[in-house]
Amino acid sequence: MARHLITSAIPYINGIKHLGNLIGSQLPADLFARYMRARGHEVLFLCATDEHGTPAELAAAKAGKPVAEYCAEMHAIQSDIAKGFRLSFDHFGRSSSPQNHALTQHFAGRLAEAGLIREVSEKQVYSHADGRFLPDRYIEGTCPNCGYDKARGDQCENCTKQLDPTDLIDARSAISGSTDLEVRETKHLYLRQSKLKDDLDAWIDSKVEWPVLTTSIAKKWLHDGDGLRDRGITRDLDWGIPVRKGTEDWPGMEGKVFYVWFDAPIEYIACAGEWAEANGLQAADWERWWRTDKGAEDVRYTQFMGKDNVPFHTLSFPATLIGSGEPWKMVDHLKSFNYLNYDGGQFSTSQGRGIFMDQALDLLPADYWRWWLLSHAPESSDAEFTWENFQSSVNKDLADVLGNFVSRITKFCRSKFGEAVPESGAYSDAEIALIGDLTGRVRRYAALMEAMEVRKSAQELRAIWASGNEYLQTVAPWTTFKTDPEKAAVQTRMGLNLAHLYAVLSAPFLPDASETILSSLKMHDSAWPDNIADFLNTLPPGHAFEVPEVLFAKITDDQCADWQSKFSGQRSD
RNA sequence: GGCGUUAUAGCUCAGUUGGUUAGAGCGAACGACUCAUAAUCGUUAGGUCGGUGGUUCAAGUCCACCUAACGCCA
Repeated sequence: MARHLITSAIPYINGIKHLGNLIGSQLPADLFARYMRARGHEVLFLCATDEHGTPAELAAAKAGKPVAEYCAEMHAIQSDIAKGFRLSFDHFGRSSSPQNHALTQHFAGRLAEAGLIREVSEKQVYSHADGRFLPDRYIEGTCPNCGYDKARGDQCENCTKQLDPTDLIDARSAISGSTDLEVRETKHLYLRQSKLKDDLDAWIDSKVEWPVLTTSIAKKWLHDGDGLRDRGITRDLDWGIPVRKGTEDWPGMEGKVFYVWFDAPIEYIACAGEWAEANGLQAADWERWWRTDKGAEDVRYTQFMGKDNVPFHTLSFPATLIGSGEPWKMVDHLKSFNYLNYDGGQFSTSQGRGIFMDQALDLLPADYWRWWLLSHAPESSDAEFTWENFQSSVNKDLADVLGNFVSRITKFCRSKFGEAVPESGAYSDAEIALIGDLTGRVRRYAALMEAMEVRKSAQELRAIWASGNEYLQTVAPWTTFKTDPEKAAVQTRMGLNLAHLYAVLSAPFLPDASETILSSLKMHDSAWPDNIADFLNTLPPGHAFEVPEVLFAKITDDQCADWQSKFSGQRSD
């Protein structure tokens, strides 16, 4: 038995996430976690909300709520939706937790002691009307290059020129519109990542099994231009983790907080602390997952994320851990995903374009979405969601191939033998061949799941479902029954056992359908089929079962057309 | 502008370290079956592997250049 620490990139707090976010990290992470648990491994699967920063403050202001209250509500909402999608987090934490406050301040203190923090004085724009410093992208004005009047402080969206906020003509606050701005001197802390460049380089070189997408992004940042640059880790904001050096004050840093990118990944660790507290466990119980001096030496740590998050996970966060000089568990495997597009464009949270997680669950049960998203995961390149593709994939794979298989075999048995597994005799060549075929396929499926080859796993699983239909079609128990009922009984018993096999194999992808099949077969706690021949004998003659309800209703053309038009524009609520 | 990723049947994608007639699912045509959610199973059709040039006995697979899409540039 191995120990698997699994984390999904933590979703930002300012709203409900869309399906592109879901397939980019949480869903594949859940697939892997469920598979590893099914194989009997010890798993700690963590996720959380990323709550700090200006966008959270603005979203709260827009909702007319104090930011802490807003975050608490949104966390509860995201948590409920995650449950709706059957995301099996051991804990869904919050980056604003006391644990993360303490840990973030601890890391900053350690980094300072190691000489990896430097103070930098810089000029930032302060808005009197808003009573705050404004991040570059919250300053608007006229572009000095092209004259576009809604250029942002970091870049002009019209001519793509990179800008400095002070370049803008008639600069104003994007929050209040006020032009009462002032450039003020302010002091910030920078993480001296550049000093750790060689360590990071060597560490990444050792990760030969990482996807190209991951290493190429990391290498680019390490070697581009002057190499890895230092990054500011503090901001002039109210909402965040106060800057402290461990448990002590940090002179000159009063009223400042850590920058969200610094504290967010630390939440991966803090979340384990939250998990321990929520379950009445001790510090040692979470430290054995995260400290290699306290039991985490044999942990295999896998992270899941979209490609936009790769730099933080391959460079900044590792720099924090290495720089601390403490024996923290570093990531072993990092699985990154491309983007999922929506019907010819991008999913967009800010523009409300695409399908959001809550809306998806209003339309169809989680399994439908899980199946389509996972079987079309954007692994090698960006992928695209279209309603036509969704409808045909789901109807064919789930309703016709899997759902109908369970339906046809259980109903056939009921009509000929009653609702119990029939007494039966010896296997013939067809059963022997099927067992041989499935043994190979299940072994391949397991290897693909182990390797986090999401699409290929889905393909193999589908082929396993199809082989059941193939078998029934070939042996045709409905024909055999007329001349040789005993032989038909063997075939029917095999069919029912196949349904059981499919329930177990499909559980990581389709937890609800799997449960429905298992309960209709009156089977519980079924272990992974290490030996196919044995497993297909699990349902003994005489074992009672029930015919389940239709597992997957088909999506009709009308529904599809209706949803397509409903989701063609922007989200209205 | 720099860098990166992608470009394979109508559609969605596989194609290991270059090696026999380039694969799968969907869709299409035809056939079989009738237990089943008009489901299933089988057969067939369909590709000068983005373009040009090069290395090699041999290239979808390596190299150069070009084109297009997408992304990143802190």
